[in-house]
Amino acid sequence: MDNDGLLLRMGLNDNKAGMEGLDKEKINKIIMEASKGSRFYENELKKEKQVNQRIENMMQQKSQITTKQLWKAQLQVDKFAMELEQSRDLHCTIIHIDMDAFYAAVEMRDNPELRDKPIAVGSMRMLATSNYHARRFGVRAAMPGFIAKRLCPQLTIVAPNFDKYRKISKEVREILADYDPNFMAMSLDEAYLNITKHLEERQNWPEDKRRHFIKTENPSENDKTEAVGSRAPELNEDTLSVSPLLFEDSPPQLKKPEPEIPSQEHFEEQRDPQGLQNSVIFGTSAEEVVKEIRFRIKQKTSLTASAGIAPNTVLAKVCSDKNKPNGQYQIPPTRQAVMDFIKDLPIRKVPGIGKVTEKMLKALGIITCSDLYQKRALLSLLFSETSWHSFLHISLGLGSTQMERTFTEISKAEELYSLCQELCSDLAQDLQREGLKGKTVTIKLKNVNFEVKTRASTVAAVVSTAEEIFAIAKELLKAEIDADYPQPLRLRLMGVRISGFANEEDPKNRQRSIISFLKAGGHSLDTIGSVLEKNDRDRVVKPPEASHKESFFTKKRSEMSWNHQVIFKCEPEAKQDFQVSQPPSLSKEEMNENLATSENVDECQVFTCPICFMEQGKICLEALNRHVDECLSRTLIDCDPKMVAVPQSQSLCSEVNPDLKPQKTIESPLVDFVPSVSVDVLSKGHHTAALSTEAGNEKNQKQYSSLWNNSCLDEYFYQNPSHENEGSDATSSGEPKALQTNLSQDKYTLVCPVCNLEQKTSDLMLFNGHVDICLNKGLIKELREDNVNLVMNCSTESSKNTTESSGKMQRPGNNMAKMKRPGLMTNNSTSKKTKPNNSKYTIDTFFK
DNA sequence: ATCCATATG
DNA sequence: TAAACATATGGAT
Repeated sequence: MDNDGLLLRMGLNDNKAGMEGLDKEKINKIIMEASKGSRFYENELKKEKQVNQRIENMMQQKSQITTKQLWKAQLQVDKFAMELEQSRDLHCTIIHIDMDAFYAAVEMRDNPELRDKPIAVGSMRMLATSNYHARRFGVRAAMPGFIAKRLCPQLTIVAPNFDKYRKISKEVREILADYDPNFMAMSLDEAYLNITKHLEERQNWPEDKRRHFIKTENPSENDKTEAVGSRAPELNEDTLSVSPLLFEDSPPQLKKPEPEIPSQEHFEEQRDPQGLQNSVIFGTSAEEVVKEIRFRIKQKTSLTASAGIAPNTVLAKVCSDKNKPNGQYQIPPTRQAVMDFIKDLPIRKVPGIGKVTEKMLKALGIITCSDLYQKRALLSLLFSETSWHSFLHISLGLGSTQMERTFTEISKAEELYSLCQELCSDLAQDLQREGLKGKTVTIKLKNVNFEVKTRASTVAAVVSTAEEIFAIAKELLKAEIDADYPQPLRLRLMGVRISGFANEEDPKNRQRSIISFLKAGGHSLDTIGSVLEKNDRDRVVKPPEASHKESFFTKKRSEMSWNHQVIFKCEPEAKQDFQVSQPPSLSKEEMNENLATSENVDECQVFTCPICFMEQGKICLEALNRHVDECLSRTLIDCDPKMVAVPQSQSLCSEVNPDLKPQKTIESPLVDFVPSVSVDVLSKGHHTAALSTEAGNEKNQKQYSSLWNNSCLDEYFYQNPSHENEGSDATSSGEPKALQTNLSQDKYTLVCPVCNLEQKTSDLMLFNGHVDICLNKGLIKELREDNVNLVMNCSTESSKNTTESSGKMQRPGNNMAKMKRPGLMTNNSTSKKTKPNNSKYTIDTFFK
């Protein structure tokens, strides 16, 4: 559902008042009058206070961050960002299809009387959606009907006909299946498709296979005739209407939808010479495919859809919103295009970033994805690992490309069990490979009606073998089969997951934010040693070819890649992406200059450390990275802002010895923060918690992205969180206040450890930025000269893969100080039973 | 294991 | 008159 906007938040919303409808102020006034004093409103206020408190805590936390911490964080984050860059995959073509005002459009279609009126589907208590006409009055989904009536007295409220919507949805899905049999239906009116494979095949299709006839039998449908008449099948009113006004979000992204569907230049329309049927031929590009899909939907249902085309699901979804209604938008599969798109994109547009997250980030001066990238170091200190990782994904325009396949219905008990067994044994292999054992086994079942159930069982002792897991899973499955008996259990997806790993108890493996590490401080070298050891073990490089031994996530990725690309193959685009230390906006120029075109070569090369300038012999990138990390952290330590630091970079890195332990002479309490250690802790620590294996098709991959925790939020120092609706004010836009204050007090003379030039600055971040640039240039230069493959395609390091592989990402969870909860908060109890949420880490794997 | 907060349609 | 509901997720306790 194109759900723009939800609850009426006070003071929000933009509106381009049309000739008809209401403007923003009027809408807000009416809503306010209708709302104030209501229990609902009071509760909204209370919730708002809680959020404000969270923000306060966060700002307080922020004020205690030192520049040194920030600097260190920057290094770590950038290292991780670099890994993400390298794993960027632009080979898939993902589309997101979204029916326009679905329920309302159906009602209008079937009742001509409604066509020119503002309507909404729902009840006086709650509206499910509204048509575009009604939206001009501020009437939208998730608004109670009685309020909508005050906004728009002429509004017609139609009761929903879900059966009808389901039927139409099925018709649409039949079309979609032609392009991706494994498409993922998100709801009745939304779906993701991976058309990579279709596109590939389509290139060789003769025109006839791309020809579609125009139905003219239904004269009452004027749209259809319009389509023929080479006039885009505009919606009678919708397309003409001003763009939807959104409560609560949407900095105007004025993009007037161009007449989409049949945009004549793009496909040849043919009139059968014999006067038989008119037909259109669609091209072979992704855009044409999507036009074709939308055309067919229109033909079949008389309804319009909007679509987004992008290299991953996140972007596709954002795109589908861009030219809605009845429009489409593509982000070409290049990094540049992605970054351009992301640049000014308000974070709120990104699925997974909701109202609260938006507000919290806004308090940090973050409005757009560029802001998000720019503040990445800060975010890594204020948010949980999962959270900032997902923020980083977002700000780099990364997202999942994976969807599960739909398999044909399975309903025979025997088959169900054998499938389950198969899943268990695969899962067991993964477990073994990861050296994990868990206590909770969860099965996930999605029936043919797309209903998902999960059932979990926790046992006393850890299990890891296929037999043990199956024994548990079988019982769970049996219970479900029995429950439906004598009806067969008709499934389209089954999953098995294991969680509750033994090592979760191990404090070292628990999630922590960096700041908690910083606070903890003083870790002994022993601790470091053990972490390193673990990491080293984890880092054992497994060649991608050895599919047998691949880590499960690697395997998953390979399986999911439909085209013939090898997932970790080095691609030119990926290479350019080496530099990630600059904000997307800045990185362009760099990018262009970085078109290292080195071919795939062996992973080991002779490197010169850009910090200490020591030649590192034949080592692989991983080792180089670690070495550089250490050099950097030494530099850092020596650059203690307390003193005027003049690091002799040459001498900092003592010996040749590339990647070994920190030297004993270094005794800073921050030693345990050498990036190579903490990055791994950070990246590994989090996601490992549930291995799961699913078969079937569709994984519920509803959203990816962020997640957050406030375990480390503290206080606040910002001015005034209460007004939520003004744009970023002076304070929020710049550097953190606290930081500015700190910085203004000191002046340092620092020597850039890379270029070796003296930098006089009062702003460590600026200096840091300088170093970043130097470092990246240096690295890139070195690498290019050495003709090295910049993509660490041999890396099977879990951090990267893990993050990518769990097709689902998390959404902002929360943590925050517990608040007194209102005495009545009703409905929480209902949805809890089935969830296996005890996992700290999650790695999901899917296979057939 | 249970509860809470966030997010989505 | 009147502000839903189901579901998924992370995280704290």
